[in-house]
Amino acid sequence: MRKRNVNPSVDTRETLLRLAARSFATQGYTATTMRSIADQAGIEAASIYYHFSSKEELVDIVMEHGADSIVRHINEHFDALPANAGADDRFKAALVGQMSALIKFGDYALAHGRLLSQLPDKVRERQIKRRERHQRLWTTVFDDLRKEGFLREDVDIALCRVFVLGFINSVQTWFDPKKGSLDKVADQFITMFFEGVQPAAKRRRSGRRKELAASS
Amino acid sequence: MRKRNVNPSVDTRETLLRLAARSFATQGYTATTMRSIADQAGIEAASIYYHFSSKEELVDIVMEHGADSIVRHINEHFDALPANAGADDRFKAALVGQMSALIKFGDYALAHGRLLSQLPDKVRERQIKRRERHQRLWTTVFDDLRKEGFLREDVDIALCRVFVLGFINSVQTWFDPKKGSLDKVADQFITMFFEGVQPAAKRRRSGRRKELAASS
DNA sequence: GTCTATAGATTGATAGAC
DNA sequence: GTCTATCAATCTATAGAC
Repeated sequence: MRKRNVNPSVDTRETLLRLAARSFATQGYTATTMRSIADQAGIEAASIYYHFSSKEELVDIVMEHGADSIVRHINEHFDALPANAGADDRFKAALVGQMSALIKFGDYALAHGRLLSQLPDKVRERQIKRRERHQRLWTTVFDDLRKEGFLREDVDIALCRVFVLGFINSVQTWFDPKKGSLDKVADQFITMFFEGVQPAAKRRRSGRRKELAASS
Repeated sequence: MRKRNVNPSVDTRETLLRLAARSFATQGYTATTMRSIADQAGIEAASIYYHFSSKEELVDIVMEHGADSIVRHINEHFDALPANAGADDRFKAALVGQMSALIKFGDYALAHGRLLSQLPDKVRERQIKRRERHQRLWTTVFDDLRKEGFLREDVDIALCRVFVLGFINSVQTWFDPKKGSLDKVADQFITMFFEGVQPAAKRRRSGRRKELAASS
């Protein structure tokens, strides 16, 4: 006979975190008040301080969850790969891993992506350190793609990176789980990314009206 | 002899708008206080109310500037095209137009991109209407690309769109005008987008280890 | 664990002098 | 056009009852 809810405060704590994450992500740090979080949880604002010592601690934990969930998801997808996986397989694993973290832990991940500049100094410094794991992870993925010959020599790897990550992070703003799977989106993206969107018939259009490229 | 500074309040007004845009973009709507804006402008908070009737009006004007600068920049780049320009030329014009607006009017454009969910209801509704012009503009660009045969049949146009716009909007977070020109970035992106990043030697790798694609 | 009550600071905004 | 002075509302956080 398993004990259930011996310590119900754990549930309240998680409810508070979830509500806080949503409000932080959509309203911002300052606009999110302890009162509004408490209201949604059905308790008084003062009661929050039994679970968290301050608003700063609350947002710090939310940010930590966001950062962790992304890195953890990516690593889980890495671990599921066979030993002979190529750089392209690890690329897709990282892609799907990060996208599914953004969808599953939407509010935490959104907070992680949007809130940095609004945070109190101490929390922001901690959060910047947490991001470094994530940065290194993607650096390795792209370096391996190049090493194993999946990237043309003339492709700028830094541009490539912002290109891919810009896309991934936009997923939160448009993806609807009811209308499709992340895996299909990832496959379509990978095809576009590696092969381009141009029909074979139009390839290498050469420099028609080159002077246009110089105007700006 | 041209009159100069007959009405110096115009300068103060623009200074306030510029400072407000920066603070709104980085700190968020609620975290930006009338006092902090006034401090940076070297006046008292109460003096702002001579130029703007409320904080809501202030943020509304900032958002309007952001939306307008983007649409205006894109249209200027369209107007510079010759009559025989193709859909690919208009694509690049829109690309460079929006990117240069994001860089030139950074704080206004950032506010426009980040602040929507934090705004008071009335301001948010107005801002959503303003965005429609921008949406229609890009819809036309992508429809024309397809009509004129620049997109493969199997390419999902909606995905294509978030792909491109996700990239463009990420420009603000990494582009450094000292290290390169937007036009070069646009050219590299366009090459990657149409032709893909894969070397010709690796094209059509077929379905090696297809079961990986089904895992999630 | 959650409550009531309240302290202490800060906010958007107004009134009226200059 | 900008100032000083101030108000009412709202914020985070604490103290202590239950």
